[in-house]
Amino acid sequence: MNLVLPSTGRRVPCEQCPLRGLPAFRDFTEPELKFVSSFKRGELVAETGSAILSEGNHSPHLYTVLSGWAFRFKTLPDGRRQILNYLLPGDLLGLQGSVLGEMEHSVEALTPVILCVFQRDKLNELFEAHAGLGFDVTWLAAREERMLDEHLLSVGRRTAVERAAYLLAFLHNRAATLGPVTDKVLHVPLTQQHVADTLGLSIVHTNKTLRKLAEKDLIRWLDRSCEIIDPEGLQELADWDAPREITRPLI
Amino acid sequence: MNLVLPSTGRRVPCEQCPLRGLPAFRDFTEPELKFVSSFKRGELVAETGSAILSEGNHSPHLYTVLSGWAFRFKTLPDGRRQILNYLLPGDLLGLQGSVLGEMEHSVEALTPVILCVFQRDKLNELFEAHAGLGFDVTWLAAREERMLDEHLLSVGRRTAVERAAYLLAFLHNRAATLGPVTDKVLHVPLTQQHVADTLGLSIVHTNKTLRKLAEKDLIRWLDRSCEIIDPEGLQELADWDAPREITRPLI
DNA sequence: CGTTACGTTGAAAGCTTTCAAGCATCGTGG
DNA sequence: CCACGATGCTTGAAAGCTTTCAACGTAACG
Repeated sequence: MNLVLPSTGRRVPCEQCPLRGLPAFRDFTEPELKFVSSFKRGELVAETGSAILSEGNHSPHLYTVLSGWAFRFKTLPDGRRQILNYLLPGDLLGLQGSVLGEMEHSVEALTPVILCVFQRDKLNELFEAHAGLGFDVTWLAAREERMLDEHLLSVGRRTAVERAAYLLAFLHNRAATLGPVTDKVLHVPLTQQHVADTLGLSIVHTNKTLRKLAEKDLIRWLDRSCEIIDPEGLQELADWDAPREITRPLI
Repeated sequence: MNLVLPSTGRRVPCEQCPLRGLPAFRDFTEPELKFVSSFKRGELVAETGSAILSEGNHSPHLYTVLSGWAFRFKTLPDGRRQILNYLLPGDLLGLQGSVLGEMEHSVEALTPVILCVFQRDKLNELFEAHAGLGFDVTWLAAREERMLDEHLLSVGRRTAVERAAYLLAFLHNRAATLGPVTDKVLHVPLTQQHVADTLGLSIVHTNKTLRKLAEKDLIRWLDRSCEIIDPEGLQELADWDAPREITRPLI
């Protein structure tokens, strides 16, 4: 687990953000866009496996994922790790730290990640100057909460195979909202250890469980990545309905 | 599972809310209090075991628990149930439905519950007229997210006994923030089925697990309720640190 | 070429669920 | 007033799922 590289400074101006053009994100008004742009302090690059945020830190910043995949996790004092959720482009990161004062989870990069860095101090200003953006922050928090609800249901009540199917269907769905993966199959950048720590299973059992999904031709496991072959089949196996597509804010 | 009783209309004016005086809640300014008061439409009473909100409903309202205990849960199509979190006085309820448009979980009363009912339509107005209150809503959402993070860690990575200890320590802690239970022991209004559905265990195993905690004199199980005898012992067993006390907003 | 990270397997041990009863309390209808 | 059904708590035992232990194979890297 390396440290993150120092900020590389601003590169992408918000007005020309490559994400903002995607159909997944709602259009911002001119003033909103202007504010967000002034809110941004720069960019940060994190390599695969590096720690983006660490539990206990009083992180001074709020981030948005510009590109790459990452994950949030917590660990018990003896080292057991639980992955809480995954972060994809457009996701806000560090809100708990910004709002509640302290981060109680860590974040690590799953691929090379570029983050937009925002100034935590200006968060109050955001709420005051742009009620709509304030509402958006709440919206994003509620969305995260809903995802956690689903994960908790899954870890608590689904069988191992169902859990694995749910996780992969979920990740496929999230990636799909960013850009259709219709004719290209999606490769999720994970190790089996990540899957195990998400599902609450041991690595050995996870391996055997993923193998069952592979035998049904739902997925194919490659080196450090999972190819999602049949997302509908996974959904069906997990008895999970993907949420209907809604445009979301991009801060 | 009965239906909730119809609204009983306003009884407690926000300015004289019995909760607001508690040290757990931050002081509101005059205008904030006035707004919250105008935001409130009335009160709702729910009996033990009744459904307060149901999955799939487009709930038009936002609620705050005025008194009593309730819980949020999700179910799989085949009936398996997972309890997601508990609601105590001062907790906001229905935010996901208000913000994202649809409720994907249900809420049920654990004791008789009185709720303050707010108008969802005025939520935008809240953000516009009182940035501070808007921030507070985000704060509450981030707090809920943090609790879910902890639950997920627990269900995913703790052993059965640790999980049970964590849950009871957690509930004790939440109740304690509302009013010290120093010389009186706390009675948590639960059945073992609730505990099972929170921990992701079967009812039989839950029974045996709770028995182990009772043998260690950490708890005592009564009829439909759990007496927390040694909250510190439970925390230690679960290796869990209770969050430090922070005053929180009460909307 | 040794080391490390990741994936794979088989088998034994251990934990959890399921099945099957049984007990107690409570409210209700006969 | 008492029997009866419903709800909640208990227990023992067998079945089933998951972890742990122990190896092994491969690919990437220094």
